[in-house]
Amino acid sequence: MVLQKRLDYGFSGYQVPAIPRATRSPRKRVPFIKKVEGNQISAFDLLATVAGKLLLDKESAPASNNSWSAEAEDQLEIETNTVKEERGDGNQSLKLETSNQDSSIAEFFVSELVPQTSDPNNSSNESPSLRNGALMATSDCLERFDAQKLMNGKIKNEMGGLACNVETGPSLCGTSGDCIKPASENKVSTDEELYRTDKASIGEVTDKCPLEDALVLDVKPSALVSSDTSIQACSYGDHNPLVPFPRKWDDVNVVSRDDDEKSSPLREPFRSTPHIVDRRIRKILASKYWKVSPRSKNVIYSNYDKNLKSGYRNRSGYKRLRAGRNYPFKKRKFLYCSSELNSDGGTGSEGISDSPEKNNTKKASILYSNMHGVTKESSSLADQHKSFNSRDSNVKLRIKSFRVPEFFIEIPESATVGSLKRTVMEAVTAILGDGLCVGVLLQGKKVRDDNKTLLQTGISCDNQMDVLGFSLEPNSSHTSPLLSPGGSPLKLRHDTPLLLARNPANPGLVNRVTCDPSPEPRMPNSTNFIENYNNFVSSPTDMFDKSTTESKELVVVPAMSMETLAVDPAHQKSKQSVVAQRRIRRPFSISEVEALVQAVEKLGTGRWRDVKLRAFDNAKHRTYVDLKDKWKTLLHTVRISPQQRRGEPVPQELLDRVLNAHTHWSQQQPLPESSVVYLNSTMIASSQCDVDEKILG
DNA sequence: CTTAGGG
DNA sequence: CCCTAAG
Repeated sequence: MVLQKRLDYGFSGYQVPAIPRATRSPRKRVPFIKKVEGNQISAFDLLATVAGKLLLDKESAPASNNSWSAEAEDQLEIETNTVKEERGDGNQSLKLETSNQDSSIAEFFVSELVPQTSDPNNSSNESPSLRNGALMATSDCLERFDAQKLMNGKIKNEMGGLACNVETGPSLCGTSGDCIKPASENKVSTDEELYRTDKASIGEVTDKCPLEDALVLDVKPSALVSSDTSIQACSYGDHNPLVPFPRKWDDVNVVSRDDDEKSSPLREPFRSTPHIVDRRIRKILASKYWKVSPRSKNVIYSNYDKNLKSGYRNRSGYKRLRAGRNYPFKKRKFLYCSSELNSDGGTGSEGISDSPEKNNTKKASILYSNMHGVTKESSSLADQHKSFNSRDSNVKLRIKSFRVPEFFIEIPESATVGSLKRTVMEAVTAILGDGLCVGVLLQGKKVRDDNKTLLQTGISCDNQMDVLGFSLEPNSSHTSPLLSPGGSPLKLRHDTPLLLARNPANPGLVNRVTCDPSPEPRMPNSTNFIENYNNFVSSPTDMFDKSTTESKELVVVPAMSMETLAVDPAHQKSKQSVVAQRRIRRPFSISEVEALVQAVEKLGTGRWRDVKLRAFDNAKHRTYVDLKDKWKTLLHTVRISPQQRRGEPVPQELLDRVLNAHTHWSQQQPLPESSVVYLNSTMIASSQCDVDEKILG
């Protein structure tokens, strides 16, 4: 034990590998497959346009303050005290803003989960409209657009060009007046109405939603029943009492710089606070549930978790087109899209219509064309093109901001401010990046048919744009397990290709659209579904008020299921697209480097999995490949002049150790067991240490 | 799944 | 950080 301790607390020499691979703990992997059905791809026809515009806008905006995470972490201010109740039932908002931005900020209103009842087999509006965790983030932003501009916009021309190749099809309207109007005219919202709604949103809007429009609640029964004590009971709506949030977080205003690294012990950094936080959050978030806690002024709790890790787990098993290469522009696209998150706030999302620059329009068209390329086989696009073409007009949308669903974070008091910020950042990143998909609302009704043209849907340049809204919904991928007919989770994911949130500071953050040859999606088994749901409602962390009789009948219908049902058979046959998200860049902190060096000193290079297990087992975002890469980078860093180095400077002491360890292990190659090696007068620990360390975990 | 390397 | 050939 003495030896163990010694080893545990510091480097005591290079160590010889001793444990046969076979005896090592089995690896755990989390399947990671994100897929989007063909028809779903087309779902962002409109969104693509929006995204493009966002991009354009971003492009023209000052690029100075567009960093979001990473370096920008420090700049992120979380004003928890801005969380407010928009309504009695607890709409809240989490305001994220950059510290150096006082004007328009990107504000994310957290909409409440509104339960909606719907029968998977019955899309009738008659069904009890129980509101079931629908996450809606309506944009308060849709403003009237300048029709004239649209008509003459260059974007139109660009797109028109694309559409030119499309055969003319049944055009729904020649003039605006002919446009097909939504059937639900009685639900027309006025401008003011929508505006109000956007604040209180969910409730009102979803109330108008017919059953078939029920938004999907991201529910994962099993996860909800998790026994992890850190999971707080989720309050739902105004029925359930809120679980008190740690008071200490009340009105937290995080403004200090990220100093957790400095304050935390250098060694074993990931066995201390960060990992605790990480783990707890992960578990909490594992619920995959969007919880609502009206009263909590505190930040967070999130359910994004899996998004993060899934993003880089198990990538094998499916083929991917590398959008990074095939659609290089996408990188920038999302890059810019995301910047609205924290940077110039308003500018980021506003004025899309005000910048009909050539460049911009061009990019928009590129964006569009790319999407088009991806979903070439989708007739919906053709339809849209037809519409664009025949009508020769574009709908101009202005989205001031998106609201993100509320999320929660649990973090120990001992956590540093820096870790809090990181945690929030991760949550936000994950939620926006992977946990949401975009919905389109017209007059409060969700437009479900992705294949419809805007015109067909009633969205036209001369339409009442104030009735158009966008929503952010939990990604149906979270609900996959619920849909699993045979117990195995659906592999289909419904990730939205439109990633509203991206790390502007991370150019690498891209979306990859890939193809998946896998056959048609499986249909959800409604029985199972309901069963699962009921299990869910009876879970300890029941989010729904069971007094609510209807809740028993609630069926969480992921948007995906509905859309799947609505898929044109032809589309199902077509190759499905997969969207994978590049992981966010997370520079290694000094303490991480320290841990890495320490581990490598002992384990040597070439045992990255062990290094991972040993020193980064709790840092889920660091894979052994990451560690290997980092080591590679460190090695490179050692060899370049300090002037050439970027980022947080690594102490020379560490670099020296890196070099020494590398030198040592590159020479010392596979050492015979129990061998004793001397290095720098340090005796290498015996192989027994390795065993002991394993035990120590 | 892990490694090792190129990108 | 991604991607992949190899093992």
